Amino acid sequence: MTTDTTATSDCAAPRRGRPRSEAAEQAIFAAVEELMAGGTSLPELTIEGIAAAAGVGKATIYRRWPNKEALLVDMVSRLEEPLPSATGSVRGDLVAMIEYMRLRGLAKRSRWVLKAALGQMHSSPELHAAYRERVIKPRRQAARELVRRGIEEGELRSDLDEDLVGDLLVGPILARSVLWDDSDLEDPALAVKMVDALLQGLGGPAARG
Amino acid sequence: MTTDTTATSDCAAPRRGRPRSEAAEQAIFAAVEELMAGGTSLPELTIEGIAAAAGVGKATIYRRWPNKEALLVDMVSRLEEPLPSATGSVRGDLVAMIEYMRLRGLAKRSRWVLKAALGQMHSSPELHAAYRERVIKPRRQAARELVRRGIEEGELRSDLDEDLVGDLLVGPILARSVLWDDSDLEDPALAVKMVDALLQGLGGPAARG
Amino acid sequence: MTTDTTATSDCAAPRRGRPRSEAAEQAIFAAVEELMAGGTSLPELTIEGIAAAAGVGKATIYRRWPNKEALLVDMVSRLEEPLPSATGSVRGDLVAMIEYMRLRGLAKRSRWVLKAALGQMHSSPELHAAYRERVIKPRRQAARELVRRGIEEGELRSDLDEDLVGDLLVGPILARSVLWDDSDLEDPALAVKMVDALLQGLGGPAARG
Amino acid sequence: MTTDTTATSDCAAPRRGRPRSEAAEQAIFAAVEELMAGGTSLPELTIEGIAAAAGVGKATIYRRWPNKEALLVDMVSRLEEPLPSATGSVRGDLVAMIEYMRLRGLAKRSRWVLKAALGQMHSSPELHAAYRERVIKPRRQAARELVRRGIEEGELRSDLDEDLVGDLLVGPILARSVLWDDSDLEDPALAVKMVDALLQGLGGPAARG
DNA sequence: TACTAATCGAGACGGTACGTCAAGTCTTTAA
DNA sequence: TTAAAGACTTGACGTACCGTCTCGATTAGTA
Repeated sequence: MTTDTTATSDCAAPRRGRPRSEAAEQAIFAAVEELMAGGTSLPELTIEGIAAAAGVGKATIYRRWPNKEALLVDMVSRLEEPLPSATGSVRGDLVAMIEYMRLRGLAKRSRWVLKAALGQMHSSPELHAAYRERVIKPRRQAARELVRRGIEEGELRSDLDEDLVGDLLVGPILARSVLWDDSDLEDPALAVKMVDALLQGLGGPAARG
Repeated sequence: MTTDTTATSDCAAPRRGRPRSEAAEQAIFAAVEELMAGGTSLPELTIEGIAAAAGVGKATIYRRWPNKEALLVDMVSRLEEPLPSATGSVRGDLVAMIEYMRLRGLAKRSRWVLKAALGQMHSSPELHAAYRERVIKPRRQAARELVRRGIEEGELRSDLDEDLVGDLLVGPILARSVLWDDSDLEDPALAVKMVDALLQGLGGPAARG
Repeated sequence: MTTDTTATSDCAAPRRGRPRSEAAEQAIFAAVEELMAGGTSLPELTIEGIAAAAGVGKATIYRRWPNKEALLVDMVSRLEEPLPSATGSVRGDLVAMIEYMRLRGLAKRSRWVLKAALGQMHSSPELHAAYRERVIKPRRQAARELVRRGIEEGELRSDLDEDLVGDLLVGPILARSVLWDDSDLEDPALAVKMVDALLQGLGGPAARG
Repeated sequence: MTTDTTATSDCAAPRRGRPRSEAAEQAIFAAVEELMAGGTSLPELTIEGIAAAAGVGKATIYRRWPNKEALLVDMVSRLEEPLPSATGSVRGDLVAMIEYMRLRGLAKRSRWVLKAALGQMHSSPELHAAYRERVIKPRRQAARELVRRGIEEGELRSDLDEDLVGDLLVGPILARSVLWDDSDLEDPALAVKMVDALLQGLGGPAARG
């Protein structure tokens, strides 16, 4: 999302003029964090306020991001650590993934920026796309690969669409963390319960015949 | 959400002065629909623009709703038809509920207003609450009752938390309709596939062994 | 210069909406006076500063004048009292006119606004024209009529172009009051000296011979 | 006005480092001329624009002049050729001086820079002073000396203040060239008419008794 | 031949003001 | 009393310049 042309590290052309200040960039990120932590709601979060809090000129912000939303999406994608994965059994990995999402949903720091980007992402198509490309897609991709491994190893049914299975696993925790209430995430055993329920099926005696 | 004092029809005191124009109210709703249909993004949708499009004074809007978000939430709750339910088997009802959500997610008319309210709902706590009270809660309630019935009739497992089962059923379709892409909703058999997969479980031979 | 549509008092159509606040207008004028009196130079005189000093929104200023220059030209034309004239002899009237200009040039209140408009008037052709139409032309017109009367009554030579004579009379005092220094205007007898020197001619014995 | 420390040619200390580029200086002057010729109004004439048009860094301009006004005043004083003078009779010299001013007022190249400096000179006292010192004073000085010579040679009256006489001669042409319209300068015989009218006096038969 | 130092172009920096837009409120006349 | 209209104060928007400050690269004189 960054407009910074130096981002492409393999840039051969010698950059001219004064280089962008890394300090300014960090100050901006820090100011956003601080403001949001201080109870500023999203529409109240203005470029002018960010600039003032960061001790930075407005132009310094606009030079990097075209608008508030782009800044937020950029922050989202920066705070994405790689998903934890690839250790024990497929079931264990699924639990780990969902537990990771649960904790992310609980963490104040990532909560607002996640919801922010989600809420504002409908403003412009390109931001919507960016958000999906940066945040949504990697998660679904990771889930899908996990599902594929599960099918290969016989831990998951092979007669279902991989994408569908992925969404059945990831959808509920996402709904709870983004759409619904924080209190729905507090059970530490939630991930285990979810995965196990999904693996074993919800059907009762009548359905199981 | 409406501030309209005439809404309480059992108002004994004879209202004095010029009565509120029902035409104005309809014009406002129509203007919002029209503007959103015309490609206006949500931040671009201004009270001023709505008033102009509706041929109405701004005060006429503010007299009814305190702000833009309240107007939108009001529109959301007005377009909510009762969930279809209570006919055949529990499995059939679950499929019907999810199918209903799928079609709602596909319908252009409800899409934007749903996403709108979702996106803006983080602005103020009271709107957040209103949206949850009006839209989220009834759905989860309906799902929970369906689950309870399923458990009673033996179609669903009885050893699981009702809320958890509800979210496992509703989460995936919500994620697909709100968070992800429209293209993920196009399969007409989606609801059946989802419900059946959930009922039978995702576990393969290794898990089932 | 005023954009105010109510300015044309013979407007038959009944004006709708809230009328412009006369108080706001006066506050703006007062603020400009005060700021300039307080040593604010012309480029330092900003719309933002005026609005703040007047306790008025910027839009309230822009609703009336398109820019700072138009506001100033409007102020110029408003502080123009009618030129004093038409009493005693033509010589007496000429002295009165020049004395009037001398005092105007000395008066702090009119000095800055005169110079301001003069200096900025080259920005845009239309303001230039407005300034000429409102300020310059009436003065030259008054001078020309005085000259015509002088010619009729035999107090001025009849073989010269009226405009030329007018400029010979008015030019020096204008140059002193606008282009040059304030100290050049301090002699109370200046007007008499100027008029008499001009009437009698500058030529010495050699020229007169 | 130039800040250039190399300007003082008698500088003993051997300058070190790369010397200032004469080419850059010329490019700046040329860019200003070109921009003004291209219809750029004075407030539109920015340092940034000049630098871009000249293909020069902003600092290269600021290294030479502290601000836009200083640059303009410097340009004014550079385009000042010595006043033509000191030949024939005093009357002839007066005509020559006024004719010179008339042509200067008509010349496009000097017009804008003259008006520019005039208009902006009220910004800061020091620039005002500089303009007066560089442009106004030499003219008045030249006029005054001409007047003194005229008095000595008997061509001008000896009973009048020299400064007053100077201003009576110079004021009208200045007013026409700076304050008023270009069309007032078009008569080729203007200088002769002015000087003769002033020398002979404007008084008619009644005044002349 | 290297070193030193001021210059060059470019462009980012923290600011200020611009002129626009919308927010939510208030004040008109008309129904 | 409500309606439409439109002015009110407030404040953020995104842009343009201000005058200052790095950058890497020149371009002299000095060593």
